[in-house]
Amino acid sequence: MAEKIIPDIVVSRLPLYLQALEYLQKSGKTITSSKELGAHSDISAAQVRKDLSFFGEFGKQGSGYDIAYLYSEISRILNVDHVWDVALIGSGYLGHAIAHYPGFVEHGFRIKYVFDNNPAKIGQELGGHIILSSEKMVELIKKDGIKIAMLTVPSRVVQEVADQLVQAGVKAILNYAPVPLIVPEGIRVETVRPILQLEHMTYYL
Amino acid sequence: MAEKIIPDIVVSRLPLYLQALEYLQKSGKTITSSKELGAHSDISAAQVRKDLSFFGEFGKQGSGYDIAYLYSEISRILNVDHVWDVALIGSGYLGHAIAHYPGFVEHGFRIKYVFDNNPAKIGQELGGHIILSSEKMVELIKKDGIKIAMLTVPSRVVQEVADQLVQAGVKAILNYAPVPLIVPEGIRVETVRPILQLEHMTYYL
DNA sequence: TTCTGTGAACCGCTTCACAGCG
DNA sequence: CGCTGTGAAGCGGTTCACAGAA
Repeated sequence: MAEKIIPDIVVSRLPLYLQALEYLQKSGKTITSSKELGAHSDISAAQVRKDLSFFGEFGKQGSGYDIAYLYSEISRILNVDHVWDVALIGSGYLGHAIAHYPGFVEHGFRIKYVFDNNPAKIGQELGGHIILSSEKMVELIKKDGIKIAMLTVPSRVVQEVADQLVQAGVKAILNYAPVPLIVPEGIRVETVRPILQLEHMTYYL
Repeated sequence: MAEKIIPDIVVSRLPLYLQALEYLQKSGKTITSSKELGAHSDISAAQVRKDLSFFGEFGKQGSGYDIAYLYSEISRILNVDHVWDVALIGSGYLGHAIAHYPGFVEHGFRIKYVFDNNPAKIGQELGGHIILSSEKMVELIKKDGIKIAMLTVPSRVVQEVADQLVQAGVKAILNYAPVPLIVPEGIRVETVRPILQLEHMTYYL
């Protein structure tokens, strides 16, 4: 438990390794190398080894890394070796897409509740869930100790909803609205920004 | 046109400035500073000034930056000072969300075609578009010279579709499937990875 | 005075290169 | 011999600090 401080940039690459390992495992491999792992995540072999060495010695000199073992180790490091309950707020088109996408639950993120503030939607079914009123949001999230929320509400109400989520005890917010959120110290926010990704690419066109 | 090579990391911050400027403009401001701009994009003031100085001298010493002017300059640099036609491939839940989201067209990305390979979907209407057969994809993209595509097809066919897009002349792909794409030199790919963003946050929980 | 633009200093990440182990 | 783990070197991005213009 003697956790040295790991550079955030290193942490941000671990999910990439996880994804590459998943792919390698599906292709029937059981052993890989830093070179191969790097090739599948667009990272240099030296970088892969250096990153992993922050957390321990997972490889075997001469042979490489056991894929299943390394996968389980990185999962443990990232805290994704168990299922997280997640609250989805906003049941528009994007909320629908998220609720029906199997990838989240396959990676350990299970939607527990879906909330919306539109009375016309409350009570409707969405991906196996009954859409609940936002008024019950804080109470239910508190009751279940939910720590992660996905936000697909309109930009103008995102901050307000985020404030409520923080109050309810949520510690990590995946924000799909194109606005920066202001949250207290200790709360993590990641924003999904496809438009920024497009604008990044158009520079080179 | 004497383009010095700009670090990609600098380019990747320009969309953030654009977003911050948009916000500042909406709040009624006409002038800003590197400090304020940085505060709204979570970047240091020195970094903002350094980044902008790669492209020219947009500010006025003593007063700051004219928001409308800087916005137009960055738009020009990023090639988003005009509308791009975009092809959307895949009309599942995510395709629906994208087709109905107004943010893309507001930022200059107009969906021109929607393609799907599911016969049951072809001919149906989606966000003002008739869903077309994938068989017509290459032909139509070539005809219109479309350079940007958004991909919301299942992982197992992404690479195949991407290959066709490249063949059709597409130069930038926004990929929503959680798999790395292999494309020729000169083709840009950005992948939207919400699961990786979640896994990044769980590390700190 | 304020705030930009920028060389220089600094810092941290990446790469190198090799000892060491299987 | 192959490949990891890692100190050291190298490099590039960030921050500093200040000259200069409004």
